[in-house]
Amino acid sequence: MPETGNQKLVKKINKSIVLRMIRNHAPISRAAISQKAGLNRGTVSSLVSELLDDKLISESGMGESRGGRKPVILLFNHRAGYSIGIDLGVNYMLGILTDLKGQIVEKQKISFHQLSLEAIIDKMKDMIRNLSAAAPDSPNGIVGIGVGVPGIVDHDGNVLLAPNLGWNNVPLKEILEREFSLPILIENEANAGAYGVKLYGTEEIRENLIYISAGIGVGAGLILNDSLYRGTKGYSGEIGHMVIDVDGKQCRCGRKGCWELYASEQAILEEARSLGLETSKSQPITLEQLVEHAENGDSKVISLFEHAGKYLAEGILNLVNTFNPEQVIIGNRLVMARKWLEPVITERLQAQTMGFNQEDIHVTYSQLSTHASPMGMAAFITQRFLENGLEQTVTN
Amino acid sequence: MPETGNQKLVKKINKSIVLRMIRNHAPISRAAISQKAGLNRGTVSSLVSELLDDKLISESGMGESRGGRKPVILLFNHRAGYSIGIDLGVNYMLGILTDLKGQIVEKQKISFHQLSLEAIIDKMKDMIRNLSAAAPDSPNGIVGIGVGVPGIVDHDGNVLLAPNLGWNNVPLKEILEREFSLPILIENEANAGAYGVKLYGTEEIRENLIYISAGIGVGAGLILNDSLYRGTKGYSGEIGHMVIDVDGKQCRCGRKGCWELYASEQAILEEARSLGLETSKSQPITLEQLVEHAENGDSKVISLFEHAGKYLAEGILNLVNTFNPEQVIIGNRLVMARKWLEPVITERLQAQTMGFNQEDIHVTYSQLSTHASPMGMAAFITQRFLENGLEQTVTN
DNA sequence: TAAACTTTGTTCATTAAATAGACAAACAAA
DNA sequence: TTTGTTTGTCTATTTAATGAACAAAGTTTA
Repeated sequence: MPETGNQKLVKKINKSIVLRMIRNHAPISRAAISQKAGLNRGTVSSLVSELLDDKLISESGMGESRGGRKPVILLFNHRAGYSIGIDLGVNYMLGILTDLKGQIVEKQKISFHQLSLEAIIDKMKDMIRNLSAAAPDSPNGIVGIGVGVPGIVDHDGNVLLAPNLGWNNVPLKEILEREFSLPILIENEANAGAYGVKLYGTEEIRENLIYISAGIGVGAGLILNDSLYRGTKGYSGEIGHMVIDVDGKQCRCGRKGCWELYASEQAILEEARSLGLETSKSQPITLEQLVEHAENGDSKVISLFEHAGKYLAEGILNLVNTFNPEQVIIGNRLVMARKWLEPVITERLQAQTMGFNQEDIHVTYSQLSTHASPMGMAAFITQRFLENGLEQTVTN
Repeated sequence: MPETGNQKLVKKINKSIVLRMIRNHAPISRAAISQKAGLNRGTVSSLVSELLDDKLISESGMGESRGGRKPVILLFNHRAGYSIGIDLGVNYMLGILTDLKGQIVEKQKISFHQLSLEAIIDKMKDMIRNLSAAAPDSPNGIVGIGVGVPGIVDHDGNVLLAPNLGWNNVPLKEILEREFSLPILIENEANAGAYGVKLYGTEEIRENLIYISAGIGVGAGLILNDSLYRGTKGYSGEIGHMVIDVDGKQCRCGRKGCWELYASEQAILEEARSLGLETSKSQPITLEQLVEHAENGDSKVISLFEHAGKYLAEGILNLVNTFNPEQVIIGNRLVMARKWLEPVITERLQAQTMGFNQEDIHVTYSQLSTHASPMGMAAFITQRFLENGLEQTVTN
């Protein structure tokens, strides 16, 4: 059954417009909102007064006048509640607490190796409790928890598959809901990252963007027509298994020449291993160490990065031809090696000389670096809270 | 400025719901609409009476009763207007006239070779005039014209690039608007096809589908979240230039190993040529002739098709991993060779054994075959007419 | 300094459209 | 014939936006 039109819907739409106006353009007066949004002054007045009751906004003295009564300044009350975003990696967990504006208030990170499902869940619960405790007093408290996961998540918050974690059908949302009686949101980590850079990236906001999460594997988050595209069952963005070399290396997915066999952290580390690059204690080498070697001018390592960059570029070009996005953002751990990846990528992008697309494509590297994913999750939660809040206000 | 909520919007939404209900579920009564849509009986009554005034629907006697007053049957008046859809190919032009239900009333096709821009436009105008003349009398007459073009179309109906036609920056919409004072819509041919199969394909409707237009080149139309994705500048779906073999053949786009070098009509014809397959008059061979040869058991030709099928499948798998759609539909001219393509494609799709996706993917071959594109264009026009019509009704 | 004009924000009567409920008409089953 | 059901219309009510009036609080001009 489709949502029918009625007065409630009208009010929800308008209240949402007013709130968005204040969020994006504060400090702003009632009169200015009325003008910008095309809403009647009376309508704005009454909606603003409701938002004040909800504690979502606040008044803040008088503004400047240009020949008339001074306007009352309205501000978004970004401390009306706090949101928790967690990025679960393969061997780390990063959690942040943000206010409603997305500003980070508290941050925690832990590392681990090969932990069991139960152990990871326990650590996650601990982290959530710690972050909750760090939240200042506020009218709404913690408004929800969002978790980004390196795997396939369905629409009900079940982690169907996270190969690098060894997870299979984990009802993560349910588990957390049982522990914390708060709204919970589980998303694929690349989707979370895409949302994060869309909202908080320094670049101007664009309608269509691709966030490439180049970490252990390669994933992509797609913002299309201004909203996150999740695919039918959440499988979208399994782009690491796009074939770019039909007769290439065998992948465990059954095909040959998958992208992530050439352009991921794992691919680089394996190459490094086959070159005999190890730490003194014959432990597997890490990306951090490789970056250090490259900094010291190790040409073997540098060409390793350049090789990966070339393949990264090929995949990006494929995506650009498919989506014609305004922006491509490369994020996650490989950004560490940006210095050596970027020249190769830029060069390959020029290779497609057919004229279309390339001139308007902005390829950037995430400023948020490893924070894109948790910030995106926190933003999801915030967004949902603000939207739902608008419906519930009781009119007197 | 965002669209604000007000009574007009509410009415537009509800009227659109009622009309859609009648379009999709006719014959249907007012009472049934009220129930299904969750709208009040009075609301439905009044909106239905407006739609009757608009001539968009009609009453048609009494239905069966199950122990009460007999319901009045409502029907969609699919002859309230007619829509023109044109598919401009590289060496043919196909035009159809449909009623508002999408049923084909008149059809015209012409072939040509290497015509100038002006000559093509003239032929198009002729075709439009002929189709218009063939439309029966109706309250609204011709409600608009839609043209599908094998190239890149921007949001203003300019054909930016159509390499196979030799077109460059042709303001097609403007040209047609000047000639016919009717709503005009120009779209990429694959986008049009995607819309066509979404609406009129025999399969049940799905939210996310990919329409692969395998013709001279390879294009794709993407229906995501139930609506057509056009990309930032209309460049989307230039998927023929997705690289599937990084060290493969050189493409004129500047990259190597592009998909359409292996899986298009052009690719097949070129292979055929290099095998020495020509017609008696040493003219270039056509796809139709190749299909005939294959029918006669020519193993060389059959393996040609199978080779193309293999590469078609690789590209499709890439798209499936990227989009996780519910359905993939293969359309346009290569469907002629379905008999030899299908087994190879089906087999390759099994190859990805990682478990995700494959079980729920429905790969089908367009029933509309070469009609998908013009039918999609006509449907676009119809859709737009029906949506806009709802706003304009004057209330008494 | 007073008068004139501007801008802001609130209030109130009006209007549009959905809704609940009443009601008559039309029908089937008991 | 009676009873109960379904349909479609009509009316009073409710919700929320709108236009206009207005007071308050400014700035600019004479």
